Amino acid sequence: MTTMSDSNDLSEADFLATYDPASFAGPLLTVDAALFTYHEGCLKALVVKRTQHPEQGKWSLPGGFVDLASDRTLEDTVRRVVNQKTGVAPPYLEQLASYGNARRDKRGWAVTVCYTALMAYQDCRAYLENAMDACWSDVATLAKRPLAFDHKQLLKEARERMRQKALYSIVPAYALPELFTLPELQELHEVLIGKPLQKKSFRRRIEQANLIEDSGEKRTDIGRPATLYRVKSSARDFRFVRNLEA
Amino acid sequence: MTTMSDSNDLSEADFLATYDPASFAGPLLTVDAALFTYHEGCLKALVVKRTQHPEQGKWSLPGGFVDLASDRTLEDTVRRVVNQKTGVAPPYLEQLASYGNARRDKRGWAVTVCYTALMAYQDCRAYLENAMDACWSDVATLAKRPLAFDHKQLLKEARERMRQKALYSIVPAYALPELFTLPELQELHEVLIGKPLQKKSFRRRIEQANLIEDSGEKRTDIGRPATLYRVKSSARDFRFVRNLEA
DNA sequence: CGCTTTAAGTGACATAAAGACACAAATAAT
DNA sequence: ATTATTTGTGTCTTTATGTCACTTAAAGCG
Repeated sequence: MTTMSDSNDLSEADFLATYDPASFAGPLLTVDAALFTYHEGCLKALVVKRTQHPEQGKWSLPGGFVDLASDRTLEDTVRRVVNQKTGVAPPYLEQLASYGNARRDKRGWAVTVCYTALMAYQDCRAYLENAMDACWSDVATLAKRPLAFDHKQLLKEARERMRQKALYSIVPAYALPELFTLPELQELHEVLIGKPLQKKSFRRRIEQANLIEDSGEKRTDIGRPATLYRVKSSARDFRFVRNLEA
Repeated sequence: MTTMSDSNDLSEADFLATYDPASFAGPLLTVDAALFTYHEGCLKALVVKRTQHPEQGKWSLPGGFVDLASDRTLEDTVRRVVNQKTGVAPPYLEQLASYGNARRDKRGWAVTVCYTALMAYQDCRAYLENAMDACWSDVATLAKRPLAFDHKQLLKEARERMRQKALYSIVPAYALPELFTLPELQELHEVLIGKPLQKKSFRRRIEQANLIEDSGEKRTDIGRPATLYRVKSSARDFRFVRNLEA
């Protein structure tokens, strides 16, 4: 590498040897998760009570700081935080967006990298029954109540992204148990989209795209037994060319 | 707020009074921009030569640290950085994603919040001609050459998002001058998507969605004069219900 | 047992938007 | 005027969803 007119004549090795990360004060960085599930006709999100200042005692999305020693990636951080609260690893996890400004945290300039995650209600039910500080809460209700920091906004945007996904994918299926019926999945999509869908359209596109597989089992409540399906892994990234009517 | 069983009995005010942001060392945080434009049949991205360690001398995406004093939001930061390099504010700016892990920066655990931006080639042409350390570079060529840090990956993902946008929106129009012709816009979409499009389909959907307005002017090279259009502001967030064939 | 109720799942036609492609329109050059 | 060239349109085809009636498979009950 040629010497530059710039004042910096150190080699990179020398630069790094004398570089002190703590000498440069940047914004506070956290990682949060909007974790959704579906139970008894309601879309629910996991909220945890803050035990520490600031915003002590308020409900918030699960989140935390990067552990520089044990986390190797941002996804490690969010998985660790979610696992801490639910005891399990969510089957669907995707980055939503980052939010950063000087005002959202009283401690100062703060940035959060927010993820959206989905999991089955049953998968952490037992774990949550023993927890005092974390619970599933109806998303429609949460939208009207205060949350710590700007978490109400994060939740709103995560909710809106899930609505979009319901229009052009079957990603919401990851909020259901491993085995689920098509009427269940359609009901979830209807809740997300906020309007009823045509049974035929809904089923046809899923069948054509080959996104689920028949488990062989059936479930009967009343009426004709419903086939239990499993999402194929290809469903995670699949996108219909045409959206359902919004 | 009631006293909690937790050891922390301070009031929030007391907590904040004694809180020192510098005492907690978090990851390094930067903001980068994948800034695209379109010129002479090529999609181009702005790259800048690094004048400082680490990765001194290598090409990189424009980026920088949050200025805790002057930046109030992450968008302020990216606008400041882009303005520094181009002299103008891009007409389209959207957050892409954040990338964070222990290895991407030799200084240690580092996170970047990456934005995608679009602007007209002409709008900063003069400014760039006087700059030594920044220039537009063909994206297809860049994809084969090394860039600093993980910027090649950021660029690739920003490029892929632009491809998606070309399939269901006319956001790419912001990479053109304020007045542009439909053949120009279609050509840009074809470059982004990587295959020719049906003229009729392309024009029909744009007309039906009412996304552009006739400027009244025309431009003639050879052949029939082409109408010059302007994007309406509604085009920024518009999404066709059906994608063009991929 | 057969009838009713209920919910799951399908058949078939209507509708909407994109694909394909020929053709008309407007300008410049000769 | 005629031709070359590019912009812009008419129209038929194709594809996927919308709509909705109808069939199927179970449970409960007289």
